[in-house]
Amino acid sequence: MFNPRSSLVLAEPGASYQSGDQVNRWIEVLVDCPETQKLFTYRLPPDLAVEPGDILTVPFGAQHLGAIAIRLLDSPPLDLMPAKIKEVEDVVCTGFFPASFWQLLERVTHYYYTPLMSVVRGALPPGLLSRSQRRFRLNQGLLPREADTFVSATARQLLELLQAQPDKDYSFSYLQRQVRGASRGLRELSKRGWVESYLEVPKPARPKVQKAVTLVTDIFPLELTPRQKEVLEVLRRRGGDLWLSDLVQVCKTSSSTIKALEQKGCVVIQSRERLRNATHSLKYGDKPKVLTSTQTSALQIITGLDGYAQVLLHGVTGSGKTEVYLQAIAPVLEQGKSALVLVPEIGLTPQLTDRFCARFGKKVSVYHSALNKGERFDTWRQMLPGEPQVVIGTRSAIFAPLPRLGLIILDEEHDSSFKQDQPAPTYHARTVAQWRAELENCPLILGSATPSVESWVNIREKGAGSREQGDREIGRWGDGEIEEFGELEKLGKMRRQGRQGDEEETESNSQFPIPNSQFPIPNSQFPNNYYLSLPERIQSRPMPPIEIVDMRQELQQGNRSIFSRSLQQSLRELKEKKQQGILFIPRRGHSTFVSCRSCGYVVECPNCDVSLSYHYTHEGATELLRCHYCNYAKVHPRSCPECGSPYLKFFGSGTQRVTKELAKQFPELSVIRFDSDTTRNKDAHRNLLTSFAKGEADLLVGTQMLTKGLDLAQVTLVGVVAADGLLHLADYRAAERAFQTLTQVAGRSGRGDDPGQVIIQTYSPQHPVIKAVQGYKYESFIETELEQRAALNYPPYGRLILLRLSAVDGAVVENAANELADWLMEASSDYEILGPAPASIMRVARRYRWQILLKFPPDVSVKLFDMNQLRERCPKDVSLTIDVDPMNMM
DNA sequence: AGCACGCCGACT
DNA sequence: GTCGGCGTGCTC
Repeated sequence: MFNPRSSLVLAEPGASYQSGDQVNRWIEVLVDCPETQKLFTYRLPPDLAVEPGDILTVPFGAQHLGAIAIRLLDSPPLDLMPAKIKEVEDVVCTGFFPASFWQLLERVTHYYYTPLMSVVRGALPPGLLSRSQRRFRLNQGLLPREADTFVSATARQLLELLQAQPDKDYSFSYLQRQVRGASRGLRELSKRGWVESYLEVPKPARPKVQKAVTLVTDIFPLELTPRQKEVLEVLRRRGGDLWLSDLVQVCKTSSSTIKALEQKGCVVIQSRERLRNATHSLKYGDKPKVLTSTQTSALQIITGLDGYAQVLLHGVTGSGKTEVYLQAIAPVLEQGKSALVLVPEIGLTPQLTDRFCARFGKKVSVYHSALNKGERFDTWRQMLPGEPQVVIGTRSAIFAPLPRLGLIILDEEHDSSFKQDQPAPTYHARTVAQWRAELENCPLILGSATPSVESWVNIREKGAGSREQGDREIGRWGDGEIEEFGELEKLGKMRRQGRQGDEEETESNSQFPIPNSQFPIPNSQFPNNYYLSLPERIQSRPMPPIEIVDMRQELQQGNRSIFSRSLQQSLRELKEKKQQGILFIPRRGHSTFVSCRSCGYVVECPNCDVSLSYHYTHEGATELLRCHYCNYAKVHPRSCPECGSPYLKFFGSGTQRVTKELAKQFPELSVIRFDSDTTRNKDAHRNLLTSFAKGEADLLVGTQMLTKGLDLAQVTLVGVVAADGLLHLADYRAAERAFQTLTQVAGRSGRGDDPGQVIIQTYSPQHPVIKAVQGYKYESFIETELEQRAALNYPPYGRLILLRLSAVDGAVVENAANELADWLMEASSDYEILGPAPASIMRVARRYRWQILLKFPPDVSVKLFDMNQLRERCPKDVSLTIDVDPMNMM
């Protein structure tokens, strides 16, 4: 939809600036350049209006980069040669974030030890911060016949690559990745004049503008040709307003026909923005459902909230959390505010988005990384003007620029994909959501059937005992324990002190918005926390009974199949009963623990309460088991220390093996494989699920992805092939995660009218997680788990920071890790240092990886170490990432 | 990320 | 003696 206000939001290039005075004609900016946190001063061209907080493009060295305007100046800095100051090139985006938003970004910067620019980069749609790029193109005119016979092998390779490309043009970085020694070959070719290099100026993402045709009259003039009448008729039937390209396509005509109609005054053709966010609202008009009494009371509390509050909505699988979300959002929209819904992985939950679209129609937009650049840009941009809407997205959507936010919902709150661990900042969307809700003064709903220990403690133990601090950053933030000035303000100060005597000249109009907090930060130590529970499924459907099968006994009794007799029986019955089943295979990959097939014994670290990892180095090497927390190591025992059995092996059971086995034993069952191999592209999940829902297969076989929010009524059987893959991950969170995953998968069963059934196969039937899952004993499980966490100061009773180091040379990383650990040891005694230890998969992508784990009490609120000092201490060929509150220890 | 500057090894 | 490798540091 065209929005007249959107032009106010996105600056027109070269927008004119009327005021003729010469104040504030310089600006300090933060440049999008890694490792440069310094501010740079630029001159403002007279016709360009710039406000602090705007996104700019500036010339930087030989290139053009994205930058953020920080502070206006009315005189150039004295310590800078005036001739060196360049001009701001353009404004990409202006006035889009309120003060609270910058506060949010700054908080992320502090907490996650990340340069502000990285946080900004992560919060903006890709392509908005543009940068120029070195490219090479073929000079075809100068290229002689059989040019490749004259040049080196490298150059020949490059020529071939370039010639194969339609535009005969590639970026330098691409060529460098494709061809070894590319720079050398390119120089050779440039000398001969066969290729030329150029710097591509960044083209910031732009709205897509297309011509639209609007019908302007009901009375058709008589002198129309039959073709023209036909076109008008089509246009009228389709609502009198269509995109020119669509109309041309539908009528199989050309644009000249339509131009003729414009001449005759029947239609108007105008250019209009065409949003690229294709939200498929298939069937709009879904009405609110009747709620159960527990749903009703939960909803009442939520809708009665005024301002910041945290709600833990703990509802068993199938209890109708989504309906509560939908009905909680409706009044928010009515108040003219927007709602933000975060889900673990959007591709995996087409059902949820469909339901939102069916309820709220085109007020819903979807924002996630599977969208292409243009779609992301448009979706992002249409949020800016503040139209009330619902945005559903994955973790990065927590930065969605919705100006009037009335509600934030995190569905499947416990899911680890809310944590980013790849590029900095390594934020957890739940943590950021807490800050954002607080800054925007709106409620936050955390929904789950299996809440994370963090949320449980945070909500349930509010101020009750000595461990109440949990991960509650809230009370701390506003009360001055963090430096008085924000990062940006400090930068500004440092800069100002470089000049003399004129500290006071900058007035509020040129200040960056961060320090002026207009948003209430609760002073209370214990904000409004609510625990709401939906303990029953809708329509009083029972939870499916869970049967635990001891695979050791199966082996003893002569069943060597990967399916127990019980599971075989149920699989056989599927076809007869015309029901469907799900087979869940805990994902392989990280299954590096060693266990005994006879008695289930698992080799564990004596220091760290995690299982030891099996490290394969090379043929013939001593087989070692290692703890990648503390680096404790021991030789792989040949037989089980408990029972003496020789079947002590590392554990793994793959999807392929299971499907093969199924085909052999149950050829009559049709199977859909649902894992990352079969579901690469955007709509693959939806398509597979639709075909399964239509009954085109009897069995859905897959990994982790099956656990997330599938609501398939015909599924009555859920089988877990080997739960052990989950139980013994070398991670202190293994138990929590195993409980969550198994409970979630079990919850896929019996959601329709037919009662469900769950079969879990394991070699450790006595494992407390298995016992808890079987009895649906969330609360007692979490209490035991919390006791163990407390005993070893693991989260939520202690906090962790993981330093990951990697380099091509193994010895170099090891050295660097040791030196950093020594430095950290001396720098502070606020934390305990575990390691350095090699990562469990030590070598990934030709790089050796080591890690250092810092463990510290939750009440350490001062800065633990100086990020910059730490980085300085790390050699340049070793990459260092700081993972705060790590979820993934691999 | 790019690019210039500058210091060491293989050639005219 | 010069060309050219890539290590180091700067970009308003």
